[in-house]
Amino acid sequence: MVKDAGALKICDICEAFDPDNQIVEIMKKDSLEAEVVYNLAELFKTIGDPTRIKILYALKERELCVCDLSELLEMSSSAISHQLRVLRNNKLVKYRKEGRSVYYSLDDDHVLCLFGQGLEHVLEER
Amino acid sequence: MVKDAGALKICDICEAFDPDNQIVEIMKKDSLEAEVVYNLAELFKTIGDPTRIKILYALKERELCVCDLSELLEMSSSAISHQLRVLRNNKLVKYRKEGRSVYYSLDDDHVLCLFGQGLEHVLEER
DNA sequence: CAAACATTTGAATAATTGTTCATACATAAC
DNA sequence: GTTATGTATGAACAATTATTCAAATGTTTG
Repeated sequence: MVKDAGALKICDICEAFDPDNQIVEIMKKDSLEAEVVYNLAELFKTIGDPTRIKILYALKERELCVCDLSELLEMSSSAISHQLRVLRNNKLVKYRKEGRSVYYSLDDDHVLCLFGQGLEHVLEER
Repeated sequence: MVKDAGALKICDICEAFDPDNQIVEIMKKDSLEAEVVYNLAELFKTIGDPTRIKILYALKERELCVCDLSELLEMSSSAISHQLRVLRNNKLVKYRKEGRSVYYSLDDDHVLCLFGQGLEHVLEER
């Protein structure tokens, strides 16, 4: 039943960010390890929430403390803190304590790349 | 309270896929439109499920019908069909009817790019 | 026509999740 | 020390979601 077809084509991003072709090799495989699937799902699930998207987007240029985000998104600092924990657990943000404030910032630039790709897709559906 | 910091840096992918700088312009903005945030969240939420990741990954090279996927993932065709509907609604897969079978394939290559980026992030946390 | 097959759909259930509220903790100011 | 402030946490609730089951649709074959 299973049909065969053209070869895998991975977009430029992987080559740009993946000098030793690690990602490309994984993508070539017929199936993914269960753990990789699980971790990928966790990552995308984490980004797949409006509040967390707003938080990540707000952090794209400057670090912000919980109460900054609380004011910016007009939500309780408890709600923000809960969401920051999810982002922390998935290594999407890092934090720095200063006095009684805790400043959060993006852990790396992957998120912005993912946003860019996501926007590509979202804007295409019109 | 809000601190200022360095300028926005968008990764190569946007430039590669975004000749008219549409994405770059959006990313430069301080905040995203509510609708864009919502759509982005829906997209990532859709990809953020193990079953759907496996489906998308299985479709990366060849189109497959529901029962192919059912056998491959060892799940009921009903469960697969439900998940394919979610993927269809979010324009991640397209389908083609042939006889009594329905063949699904990836709608575009954005998903593979997102996977590549996601893998980057997932593999970095070790 | 009937029977077999592939897929879809709707209802039901269990599981997960986001927010709120109350409370706890840590740090700074008095 | 006490009080105020910023943040984190746990329990509770409502809302969403993935899968199962049963039934329905549509297509092919006899």
